Amino acid sequence: MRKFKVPEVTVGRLSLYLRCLNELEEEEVELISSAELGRRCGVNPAQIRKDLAYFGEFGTRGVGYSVKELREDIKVVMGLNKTWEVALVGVGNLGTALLQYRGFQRHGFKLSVAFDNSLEGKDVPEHCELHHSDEMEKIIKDRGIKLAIVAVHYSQAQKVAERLAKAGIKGILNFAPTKVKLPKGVVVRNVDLGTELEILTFYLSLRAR
Amino acid sequence: MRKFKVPEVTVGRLSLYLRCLNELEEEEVELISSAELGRRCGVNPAQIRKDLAYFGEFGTRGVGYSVKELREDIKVVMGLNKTWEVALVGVGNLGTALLQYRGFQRHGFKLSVAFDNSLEGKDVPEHCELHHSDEMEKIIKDRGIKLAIVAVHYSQAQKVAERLAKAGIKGILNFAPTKVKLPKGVVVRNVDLGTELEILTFYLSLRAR
DNA sequence: TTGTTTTTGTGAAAGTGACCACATTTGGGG
DNA sequence: CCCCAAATGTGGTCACTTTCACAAAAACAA
Repeated sequence: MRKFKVPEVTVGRLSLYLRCLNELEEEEVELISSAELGRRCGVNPAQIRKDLAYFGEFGTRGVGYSVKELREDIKVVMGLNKTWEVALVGVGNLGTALLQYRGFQRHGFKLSVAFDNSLEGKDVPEHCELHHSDEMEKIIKDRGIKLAIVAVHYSQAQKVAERLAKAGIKGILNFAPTKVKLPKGVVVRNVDLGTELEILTFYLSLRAR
Repeated sequence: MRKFKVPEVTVGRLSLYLRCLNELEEEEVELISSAELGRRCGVNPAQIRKDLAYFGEFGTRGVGYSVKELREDIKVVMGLNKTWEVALVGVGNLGTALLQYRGFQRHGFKLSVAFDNSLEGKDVPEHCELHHSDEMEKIIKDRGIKLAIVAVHYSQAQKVAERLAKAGIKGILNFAPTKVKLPKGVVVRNVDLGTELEILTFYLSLRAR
């Protein structure tokens, strides 16, 4: 394995470029320069070229990038040339919403199974199975699921994450307001909606001084 | 107004410290050192002291920080010593979930009004009013609401954001998968759930090489 | 009072990411 | 075939963050 060291911000931007390229393909644009792409998604053109340079040379000097090809290339780089099965743990308010959320499908993710401690009164969409948390390890192992979304109460998040890791999950998206920590080998991303709002109020009250 | 220039990452960490301090207060811990706080929330102690130094001197050398006082101080710095009213635009799947989500209240936010183009079949909690988008500008202005969450389709997000800005909104949390851009004077944070998952798959497939 | 321990606050160093500027390559037109 | 315009890929630099390391301050004990 070649030892890549790609900044996380770069990876995030790749996702941004990809979305932009999808739109361009819908508009039947065939070629795009870093300048134009940068204008579209609000990123410095040099930045775009540097980001892409981590993974190879995708453009043609004097011409630009083929929308179709660059789109495919980024998909491969990001591992999006396949469908990923995702397990959801915690079917509360937020969990239920995430199950309904169409955005994931659009990106090629399949939220195919959900777990909770109580199955009473849970409403899950058709395409998704609901199971008791006790079966979590078994089902995840059997199906070889590698991605999980954690939407449980923060007091349980760390424990749930550890169980998931033991069951073979390699990537966790954590919505519980606790920074979940796991041994490397599992990638964790923490999304904290409270913090997001707090960052806003910080800048608002800063301005009010 | 003093010209503060505080890195965004610092602001995010303040929110993290605050959560940790809340827990400490529940545990009735009265004093905490940057070393211990750092251990708890996974941040380098020097980093914590630097972050706090942007806003003043809150500790006592040789002793540490008073949990109670530091908690209050950070709250003031972040503008969290009051309740913020928040408007939600877009009562679809995600929007509905956010309305139900208790996390915001816990942080001192009040999602008191929601807007959508159609009011049919929308289910909002008791504490929240539902109005047609046509009334958005008027209601936001009348009540002096400064914060908004955008959870509309990405094709409408930019336009909605501009309307909000014109109505007096100063901070926007955007969940639509488009980078919303506004003239400065309005702070925008983009939360993209699709991108979050894609960052995970990137590292997973990187590792699989 | 003085010495010792503890822990903060901060200047300096190291590390990381963003951007500029240009050499290089490509495509096209005369 | 040669020259020009266009746009990439990249070395170098600037700016910003993180971390280190230590002096300054506080508390306490002798």
